[in-house]
Amino acid sequence: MNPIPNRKTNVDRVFHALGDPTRRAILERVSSGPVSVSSLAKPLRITLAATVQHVQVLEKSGLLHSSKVGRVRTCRMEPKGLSVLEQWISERRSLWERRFDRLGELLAEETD
Amino acid sequence: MNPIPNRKTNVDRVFHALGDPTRRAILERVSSGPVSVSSLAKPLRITLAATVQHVQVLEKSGLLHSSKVGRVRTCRMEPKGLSVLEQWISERRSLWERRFDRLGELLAEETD
DNA sequence: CAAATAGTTAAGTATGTGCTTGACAATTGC
DNA sequence: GCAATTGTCAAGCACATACTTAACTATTTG
Repeated sequence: MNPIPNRKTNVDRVFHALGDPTRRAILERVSSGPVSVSSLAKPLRITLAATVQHVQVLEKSGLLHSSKVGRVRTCRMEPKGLSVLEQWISERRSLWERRFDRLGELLAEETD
Repeated sequence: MNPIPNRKTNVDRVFHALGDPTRRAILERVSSGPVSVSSLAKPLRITLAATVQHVQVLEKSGLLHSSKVGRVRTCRMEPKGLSVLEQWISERRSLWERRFDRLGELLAEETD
């Protein structure tokens, strides 16, 4: 009874990245313009090293892009990751809504 | 330099729940009709106990609802969790799209 | 050049996650 | 009643995650 082997998909990475409130805070910052890593770190109550780690997670998920000029790494939004998310939802929404509409009906069927 | 205290929000729970492929598979199953826990467990290569744990995570996130009749626990979709997700996205999409549209422009500004 | 700034890397720690096993409880079918 | 089915609960294990500190490498700036 071993689990399915755990090769991570884009969807996994995006959901995981967004599951952390600190990373969502970073995205909020980045969404209103390019920011350096140390500038990101300041309002968060964590070290620069920890901030770098969050940036790496966001970058691997495709939600953020960064590039280094001189000693400064500048982070920008990368909407590719968000579109992965939106696609995942849109692929399911119609089906889910249909079930939702029929939910009362189904409950009635099941509970007799 | 301590992190922000980790009281979990609904958004945290929803993203975390969806970050696991097994749980997404469970949701797919449930989205096409009510299913018992043991019936959910069968195609997944994990024990019944592990399946129960995933169901609990999904339930706490608001993505799934379950109720027990006799010895059988039946799981149904609960669109509340998905709406949390859609709301989170819609609150950000317009801003993010605006930034995306201006991205080329911004890059030009920043790199001179 | 020296000192401050910005980031990187590695190692270590505490806690969380995903899973298992095994013992148990409740329901249903023969 | 007895056995099979369905689920629950509590430990425990391996590994992942979110941090820290400390040592190090650029790069600016005075």
